[in-house]
Amino acid sequence: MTTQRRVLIETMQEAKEHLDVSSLLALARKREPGIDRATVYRTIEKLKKFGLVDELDLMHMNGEKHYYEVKPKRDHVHLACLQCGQVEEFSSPLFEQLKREITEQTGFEILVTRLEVGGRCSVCRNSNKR
Amino acid sequence: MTTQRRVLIETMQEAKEHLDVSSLLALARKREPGIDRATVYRTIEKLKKFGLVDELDLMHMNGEKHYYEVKPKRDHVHLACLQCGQVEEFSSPLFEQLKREITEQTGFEILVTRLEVGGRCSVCRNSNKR
DNA sequence: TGCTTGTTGCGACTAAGTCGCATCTAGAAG
DNA sequence: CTTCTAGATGCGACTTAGTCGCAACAAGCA
Ligand SMILES: [Zn+2]
Ligand SMILES: [Zn+2]
Ligand SMILES: [Zn+2]
Ligand SMILES: [Zn+2]
Repeated sequence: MTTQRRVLIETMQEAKEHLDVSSLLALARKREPGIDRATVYRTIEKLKKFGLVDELDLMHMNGEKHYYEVKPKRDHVHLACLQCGQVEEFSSPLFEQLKREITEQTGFEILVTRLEVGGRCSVCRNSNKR
Repeated sequence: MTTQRRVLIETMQEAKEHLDVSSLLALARKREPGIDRATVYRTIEKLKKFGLVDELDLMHMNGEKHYYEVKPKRDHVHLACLQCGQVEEFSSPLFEQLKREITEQTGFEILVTRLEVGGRCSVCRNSNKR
């Protein structure tokens, strides 16, 4: 456990939104100025392997970046509004049930999941009908 | 509808596996040799917008590529084995039910979904126990 | 307090994806 | 069938995301 890793994890935990690598780097540098881009990539890689962070695309609404969040106790769906860019989270027992079904029916041992949805949020649907 | 687009769509339809941009380009060039990388990107972009193809990460098992497939009638889950690299597909009424629940409870209008799972397939689980 | 192993920073690199522009073509209109 | 035009393509240069080898460094154990 190094200073850099601690800082990166804390930064992700305290962020209210999902961070891409460059935002994460920028935020982390406020605490630990010398920290390097390569370290961020390497750390994320490790954290993913250990199942401590999840990776997201958020439907690539802003270019090809990937986004990261510390893995929540309960997996949640990410709902990305393609119109306003807002990202909502939603969790449901149905999702847990679906995962159980997958394992039962296919014998596949699930280690990570990633459920992302793109569309229009209720706000955008109401503001401009159709 | 141009020749290039037709060729790209046909190539994706006939492919048995999920293709990344460079494999798609290579295959498409067997039919239409002059076809350009930029055209592939631009076409995929359009097809995604029209809801004709889905984009996948397949857990980034082989670098940062993205993979594409023509959108199936029924959405399916992609199960990517992190050990052998095999990709299984699985569809379930539970998934449809979950999507309905999302729309009902959040008012979010779903246009695309992407459910990917990483783990160990039954074959790998049986061959090397633990 | 020193030792060892794994981590970091750096810089150069590869690969993925984008863009402007001149040329070309699908397909509509005459 | 010919002409016209909007939109698509090819090209090449470019940007951005992610990787890697290596020397210097630090965590944490003896
Ligand atoms: Zn919205
Ligand atoms: Zn989230
Ligand atoms: Zn991705
Ligand atoms: Zn496997």
